[in-house]
Amino acid sequence: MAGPNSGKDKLALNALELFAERGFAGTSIRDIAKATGLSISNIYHHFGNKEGLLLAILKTSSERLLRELQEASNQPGTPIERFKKLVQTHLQLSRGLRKEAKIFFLDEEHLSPEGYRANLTYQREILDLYRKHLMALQEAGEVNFKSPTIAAFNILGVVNWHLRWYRSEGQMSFEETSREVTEFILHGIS
Amino acid sequence: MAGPNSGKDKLALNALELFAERGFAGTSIRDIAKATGLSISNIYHHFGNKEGLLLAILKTSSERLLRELQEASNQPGTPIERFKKLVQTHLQLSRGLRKEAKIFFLDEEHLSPEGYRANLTYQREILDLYRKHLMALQEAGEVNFKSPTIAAFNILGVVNWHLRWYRSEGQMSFEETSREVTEFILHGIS
DNA sequence: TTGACTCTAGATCGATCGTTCGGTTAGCAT
DNA sequence: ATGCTAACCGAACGATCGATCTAGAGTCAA
Repeated sequence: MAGPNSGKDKLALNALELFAERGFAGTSIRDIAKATGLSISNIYHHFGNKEGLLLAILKTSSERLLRELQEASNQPGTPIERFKKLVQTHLQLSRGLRKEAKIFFLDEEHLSPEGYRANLTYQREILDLYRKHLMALQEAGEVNFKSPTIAAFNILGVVNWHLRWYRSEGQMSFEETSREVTEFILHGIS
Repeated sequence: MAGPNSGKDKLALNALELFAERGFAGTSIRDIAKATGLSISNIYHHFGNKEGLLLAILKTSSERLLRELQEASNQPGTPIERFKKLVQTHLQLSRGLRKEAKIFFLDEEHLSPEGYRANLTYQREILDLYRKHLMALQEAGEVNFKSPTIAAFNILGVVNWHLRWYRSEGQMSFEETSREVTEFILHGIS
């Protein structure tokens, strides 16, 4: 676990926490500075402005998510095994990266056009990863859907919704929930 | 189509538009008043405060959504037909009520505890409607899942995600998209 | 020792925020 | 006529917003 060793890292970490908790517009740079124990000047020194801070977090988080999903789903196996691994890894990661995943979908409307486009690109990359696997499944003839794009959206809906409703404090264990969600998806495309 | 005939209705209508567009924290009282052509004071006169305005919109929209879903899914037919009707109506309504549906999931964190609870209750009622139909399907033995609750969450994920990505300006027709989404769900639970 | 650069702090800017206040209409019952 | 009430307005409140400016402290190369 590489903890934050610079003021910049600490700012990004606390900002992530607060953005996920209160939203972008609902979090002030003073909140972030106070939570970090630094002055607001640091945010402007390190990130330019408030949106730069969000975009930096967005970039780090989404690149990490994409990388881990790619690694997990590129291991050897049949197309269906690889796809299953992709979904399960996505569910697993979403559990650990609740905060990060949350800001992907939060606050899109408060961004500048460039920031919005960047955010869209990250989400598009995840979508494309799913589409790639779905088309491999389609070629293998093991599935039954017309549009890989729609199927990918449907799957992302299920996976991303999972992190909205699943609470680890609740009665349902993560493993059982994850299995049921995965089966829903696998049945959905076949 | 009953248009707004009072200042109160006009305020709620414009507020809905802006909240859906910019988020709750991103929309100011002055924005709403200016868009309506009325003064700020009216908002406090009619709704108490900013949150009261949001809660009023939330109440109206979610009660209408629930009512229409109940009516659509309570028509005669086999359990599977009724369920299919529920999903399709939900997709159809989400298309027309994009703005309304959006504020359900936006901004939960900016609400007071009471407001948050009210919002949760509305979403829970939709979930329960799905659970009811899913349990009926389970009794009929036509489906294959363990937890109706998880299945209901999965379905809501697919449906609600649909209104995030579907754009009527795009190439895919709504009917074709809707059919594919519905089939994904039907396969998912069987 | 000097100069350049990075990181940090504090004060402060104008703008905007949600909210409150006092006052003005218009309609309607008594 | 008179009083009550809902519906409206404009001005103003204190607080907070994102952002800027000046400046001090630390490091390292020349």
